[in-house]
Amino acid sequence: MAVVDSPALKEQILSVAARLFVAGGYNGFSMRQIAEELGVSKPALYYHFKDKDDLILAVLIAALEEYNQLINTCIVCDSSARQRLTRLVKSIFDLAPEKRALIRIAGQEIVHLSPLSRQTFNLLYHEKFIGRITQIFQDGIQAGEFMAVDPVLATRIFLGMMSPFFHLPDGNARHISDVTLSIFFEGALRHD
Amino acid sequence: MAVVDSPALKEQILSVAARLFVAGGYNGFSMRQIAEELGVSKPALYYHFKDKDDLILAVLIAALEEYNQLINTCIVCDSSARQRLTRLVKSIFDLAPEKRALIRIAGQEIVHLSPLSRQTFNLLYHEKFIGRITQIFQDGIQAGEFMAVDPVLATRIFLGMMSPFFHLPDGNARHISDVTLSIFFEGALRHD
DNA sequence: CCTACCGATCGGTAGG
DNA sequence: CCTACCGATCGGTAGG
Repeated sequence: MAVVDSPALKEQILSVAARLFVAGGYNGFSMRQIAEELGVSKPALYYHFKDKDDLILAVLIAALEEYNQLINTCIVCDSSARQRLTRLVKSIFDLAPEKRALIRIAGQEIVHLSPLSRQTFNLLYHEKFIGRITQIFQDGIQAGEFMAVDPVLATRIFLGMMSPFFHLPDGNARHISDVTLSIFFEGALRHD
Repeated sequence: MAVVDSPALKEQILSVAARLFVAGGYNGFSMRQIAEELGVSKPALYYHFKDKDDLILAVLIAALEEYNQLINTCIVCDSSARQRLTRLVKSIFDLAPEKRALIRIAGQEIVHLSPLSRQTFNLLYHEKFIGRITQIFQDGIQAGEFMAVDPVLATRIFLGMMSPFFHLPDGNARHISDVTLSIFFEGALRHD
């Protein structure tokens, strides 16, 4: 007589939560909204996730795992730092807009998470994402490819440049990423 | 016997609202919090501002006016686009951290404003801020200073690079802004 | 996984 | 008719 467990529901909750979180931030949506969109009761959400904090942390961890895979691919496929970063940007632009926006919004919304969740996120954010990119810069500097700037700073600047485009519907993403990468690598000044 | 009007209160409300808005976003603070911090009643806030939406719009407009003044100074003091942008970045880093953060957070939080307030903000955001910077790029491109990229795109990339640093306590802001500007103008690649 | 609820707090407004 | 508020409470919704 056990109710049939739907393994799909947990994934559906994560998907709807990700979309609503991106659209409105942590305090900009309610657990009721998710339940209503999925046609389930609110306590059904609490069966799969301890609380709102836990649900959003799961959304963020899933996104970080995906970005981590993207970076793995870049490191395997390319050898130079420039090629790796170029591939990374293009593969990020190929993600669903909601996935792109997540990484941009996360940093701003973690203040609404519990201290423990914040700590967990920060750890994984470094391990799965920025730390990996910093390593690419480190390698590129050692290979004489980049100027000798602090790789941590270079990473922040690099991600900052990309961040405005992490929430676009974006028809001409290809052109935008080309220009952005060109300015980052070669500068905006006209060459003499 | 008329109660002495405190013209300071309205400014105090704006100041506290700006800080709480920066810290937690539109839905991350309450009108009660503002009232309690200032030791006044909540209706006292509603005497000065129609509602929460109106209060935050006023916070954003004040910030845009300040940025507009900053840009005026840059255009008056310098002639080349590179010098103007350099001065702008340095003057932004000289602002109180809360003022810096406002411009970064605004774009993310306007979804929580009423359609009318959003429209008002977007208009002023373009007129007082990004439109002015775009004009600087336009002039720089026409003067042959910058490569011939879309000045609107250049503005977004430029502001994006700066955005990660718009919320730092920031001891070595000087060094950070130098490196960031250097990469933007001359690129991250090692010159041969 | 549901119905049925709770303590609290939200933005906003009543009369005085 | 104005200002600068107060104590109390409105209808709704938050997480649980």
